[in-house]
Amino acid sequence: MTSVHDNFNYTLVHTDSKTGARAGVLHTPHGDILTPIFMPVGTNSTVKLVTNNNLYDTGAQIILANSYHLYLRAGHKLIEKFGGIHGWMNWNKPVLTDSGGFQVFSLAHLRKISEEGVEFRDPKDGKKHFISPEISMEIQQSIGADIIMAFDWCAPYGCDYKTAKEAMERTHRWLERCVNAKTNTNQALFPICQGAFFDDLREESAAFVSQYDAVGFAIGGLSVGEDKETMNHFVELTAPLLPHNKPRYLMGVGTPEDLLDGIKRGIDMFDCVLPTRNARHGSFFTSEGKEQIKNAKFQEDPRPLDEKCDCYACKNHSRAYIRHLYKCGEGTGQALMSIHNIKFLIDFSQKARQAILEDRFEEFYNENYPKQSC
RNA sequence: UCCUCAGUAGCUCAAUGGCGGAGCAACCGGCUGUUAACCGGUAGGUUGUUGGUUCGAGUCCAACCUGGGGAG
Repeated sequence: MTSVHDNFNYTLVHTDSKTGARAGVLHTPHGDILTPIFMPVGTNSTVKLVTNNNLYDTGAQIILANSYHLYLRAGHKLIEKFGGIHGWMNWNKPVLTDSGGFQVFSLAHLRKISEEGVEFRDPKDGKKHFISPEISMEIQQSIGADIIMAFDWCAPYGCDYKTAKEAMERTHRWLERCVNAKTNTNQALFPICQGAFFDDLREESAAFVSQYDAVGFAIGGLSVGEDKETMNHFVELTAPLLPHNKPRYLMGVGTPEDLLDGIKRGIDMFDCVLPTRNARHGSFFTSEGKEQIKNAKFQEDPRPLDEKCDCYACKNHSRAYIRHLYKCGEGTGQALMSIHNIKFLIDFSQKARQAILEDRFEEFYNENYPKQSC
């Protein structure tokens, strides 16, 4: 049987009997993704400070890039000439590009929104650029990621009902335009559920996007400043309303704690800048919770970042040495910690997957949550 | 030996004779579809020493101590 998604397929392998946790496999043109999965972020077609060989070693199964930033530099047409994102950065596993929708939120002071699309100013030179759903699709198709995202309007945290409804409804109209503009069948377009922090809008949005015959679905607009309890509420409300036989992607999340909470509620895919950004800023994940490498207590610590980790940094270097690199401003320290934090989160997602397959996710959650939430 | 310049937080330096500050370093925290190797907080002082002038001295005066430069 053929469909518009010849090159994609999702198999839901097992659902945990006590929670909503799911283990699955997402097949893409560049390989399989074992879900739940954490996806490292490489906005400018590189995961900051991490070379591809190191990235492969972390077990990364799919990485993100950002179509808005790549449109500004180096330009999607140039990337297309190099064989798309895979040829451009010489990465042979799956890639997902964000549409630029998040920049509607993160660059709020530099853009103007209309029904037609969004006018952005380049943060670096102030030059104006117009992105519409159609243009976002054109950019993302040139870049050529396996998974591309709908161009959405991510409303700010704390916005009123009227704004939230307007952003959601426009996001829905823009989704229709993205679907109509998309021509490449070798890419999967994920719709994005919005609705801010209003139950009825979230329900309406989940129902709306679920009408589409998509490979997978995303939940956007969360983790934008709300507390954990609020985020969990909206994940719990929304995830079950999305097609159960399709992967669910919680955008921009998160911490080890967030992964546990998301997986428990039926999320299959996560991405976050946190492991790499925090690594550059000196904090690292351990199986006992997060730590700050610059703290004086690590000055003479001979142990690896995490004694249960087998990443390149942990196999080769001590906390004392890596701390020294930070104190000296040596970027190698940041590179080592980026590798560690990425591998930690990917391993964490895959350990959760194993627990789901063995139908013991609840135990996995209860064992790890206290350590990762303080 | 003489002349000269300087001495303020760990470091580099601010502060009309009128509440001694900043940057860096130290210590700690934050970061969630990357405008971020960033942002924030805390601590840190007998202003070289001893006298003097003054209502009031980091600041003016004297001596001494330490260091830089110069002369012999």
